[in-house]
Amino acid sequence: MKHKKNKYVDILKEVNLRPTRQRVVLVSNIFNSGNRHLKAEKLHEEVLFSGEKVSLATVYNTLNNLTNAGLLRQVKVNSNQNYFDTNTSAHHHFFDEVNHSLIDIPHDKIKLKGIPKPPINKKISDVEIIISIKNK
Amino acid sequence: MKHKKNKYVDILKEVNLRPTRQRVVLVSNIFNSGNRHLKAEKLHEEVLFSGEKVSLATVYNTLNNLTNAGLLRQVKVNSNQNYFDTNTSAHHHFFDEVNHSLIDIPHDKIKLKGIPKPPINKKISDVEIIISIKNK
DNA sequence: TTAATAGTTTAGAATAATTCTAAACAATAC
DNA sequence: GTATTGTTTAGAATTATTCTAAACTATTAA
Repeated sequence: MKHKKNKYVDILKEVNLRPTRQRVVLVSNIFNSGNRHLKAEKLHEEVLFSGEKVSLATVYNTLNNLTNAGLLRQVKVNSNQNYFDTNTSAHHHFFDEVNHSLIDIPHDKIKLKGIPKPPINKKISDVEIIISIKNK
Repeated sequence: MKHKKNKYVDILKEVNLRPTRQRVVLVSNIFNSGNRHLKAEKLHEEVLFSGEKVSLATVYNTLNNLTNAGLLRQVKVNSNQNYFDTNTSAHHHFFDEVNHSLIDIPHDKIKLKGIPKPPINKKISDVEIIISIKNK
């Protein structure tokens, strides 16, 4: 078997990122289990736990690379840490203020009416709805 | 004249914060010119420029105090710095990705339909719409 | 009014999240 | 093969923010 196929290597090649050991490890963690809302620190722990050595800086670099390549999407909420979402299609979020977790809301579930025109010479690049929730 | 009235001292007293020199200086900067979207660093520069000595840590402490007291509202956007909004009533924002500035959108301008129920035992504490804009 | 005590505030030092850059590595050209 | 060029990694640096011990203020007791 000369050319062993690796899904994660292919993902990286498709977006012109070299499939280094570090990146393959990270990408396989990121994309092997449905949609995820990732925190850099958490992902780093996971990877270390699985026995691979990758620095936290590389985790950040890779998350940013993947975001720029369009494979991830950043979500900013009222938390000090940043979230990277594997679901890059348009959708919204609940943000649980208590355990700091995100829950997807399908895009077409919420209907928006009356979005104002942006200022002259500007155009809309993104519309985000964040619904914060807390315990009753 | 024994009891010189000071609007800013009163603001602080109303929310049970001691009207110290530092806080009066900050509060007068924050609330003396209509609605503002403040960054800690920027506010600190302004205060230093006006000749008063206040540390950046105190600026943060005071912004957080005022936020907890309900006089300011934090807005998290896709920027590394946090914004404190003097407009605490419900409303939404344009976020200009180029010059990192916020523009208010009146609350009743946008109609939302179909907000999903939060998970069991949770309740909605806030609904935020952030419309990111960039240059055409 | 003054001294002791308790509570609050300030800001230098510490921390947490993230980015930068120089060394290590890989690909390509010769 | 070796030289050259470009890319990647991760330790060090930076930035935004928070923590905590010292300074200050208010309150109480004498």
